[in-house]
Amino acid sequence: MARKTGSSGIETARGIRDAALKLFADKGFAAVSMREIAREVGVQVGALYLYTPDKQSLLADLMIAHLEDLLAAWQREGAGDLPPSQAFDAFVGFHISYHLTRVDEVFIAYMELRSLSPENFAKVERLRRLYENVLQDILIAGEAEGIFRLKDARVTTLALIAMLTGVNTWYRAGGRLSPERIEEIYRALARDMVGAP
Amino acid sequence: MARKTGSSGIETARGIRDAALKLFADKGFAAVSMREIAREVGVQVGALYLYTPDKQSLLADLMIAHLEDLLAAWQREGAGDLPPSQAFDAFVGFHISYHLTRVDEVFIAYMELRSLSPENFAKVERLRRLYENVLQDILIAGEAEGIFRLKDARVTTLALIAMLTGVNTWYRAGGRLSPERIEEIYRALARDMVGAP
DNA sequence: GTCTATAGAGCGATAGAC
DNA sequence: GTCTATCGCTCTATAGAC
Repeated sequence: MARKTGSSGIETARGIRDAALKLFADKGFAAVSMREIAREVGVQVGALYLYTPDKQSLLADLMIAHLEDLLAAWQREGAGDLPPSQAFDAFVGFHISYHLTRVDEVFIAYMELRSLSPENFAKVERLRRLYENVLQDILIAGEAEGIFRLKDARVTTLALIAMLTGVNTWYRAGGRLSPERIEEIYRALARDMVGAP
Repeated sequence: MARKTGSSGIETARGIRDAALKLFADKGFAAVSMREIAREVGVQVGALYLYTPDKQSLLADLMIAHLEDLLAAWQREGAGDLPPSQAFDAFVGFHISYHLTRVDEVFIAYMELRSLSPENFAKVERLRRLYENVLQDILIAGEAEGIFRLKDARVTTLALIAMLTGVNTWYRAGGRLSPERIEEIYRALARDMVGAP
């Protein structure tokens, strides 16, 4: 690394994003210094401030981009208009495979909420709520059609998401179970929880 | 506060523990300074080092004490020798009510693993594994008796614990649901997941 | 048992040269 | 677009007085 003048700003911007993501996930936002991020990128610390007004915005941008990508990816899946039973299966599979391929983003989005300013916290919470409602709407539609039996739609939604996201705490590539097998097990557990036949 | 000579060391030790617990849970380990803890306790920063060799041990002691208390509380419950179906219900109720009354401890024990030294991390992981195995043994015993139908004992254990612990992220005292009602809903969800009749 | 004072280091952010 | 230099501040941990 160690570029001088003439470097591409876009490249540096991406490098900063990647370095911040990795370091924040590894050590936590408060434990990472701007100097450390700069070293990882291969620039001096002053250069970081061409790309972010401050350290906290760097974190907020990562979290907001992650949640927006998550919502956009679900839209692209195009499963929102399927019958509830199929939409439910699609959601479970989507959630697990998306989360298993974005481990650092997911980790940060759950762990660093308290490091955000109130404004950024509100933005992140709004996006998270939108995502929760994707699942909740599927559950309610399925209940209305009589194919799901729910105790409480909101609690079941949160219970499902907590269960599914929990995979990230123990999954390691090359472990006993393949991602496909894991998806299969969690899909069965999830269907049991909503009383799907 | 602001004691001088003649104070009780036991009182101060407890004050430090409580202050560290609260501040670490609120702001995260790395974001809390020893000065801040001292201020909360009502002593000068130098006094803290009479009670802990360093900041990191303060954290490790909190986490290890929490997990040891959790295991001891389950032992006191005396449900380990019940038939699997009853032991399972007892575990679910125990887990939720214990976790809902120790919000800060639980939060720290999940969030600050990366702030531990390798030795302390290993201790904490060992205790956590012991606790997971309490549930896993119940599941396996129930499957052997033919009252549970499991896809995978280990995955189901981790899925259950993630689901149950997830309550801590949304429960607020005085909310829509009482702790008793929440326990009831989660018990039903949990029984569905293991195929209990 | 607690205080004051301090060492030695690192922090976020900015100014100005190139 | 990046660098160097620096301001003003905070940090953990320790030494020595009381």
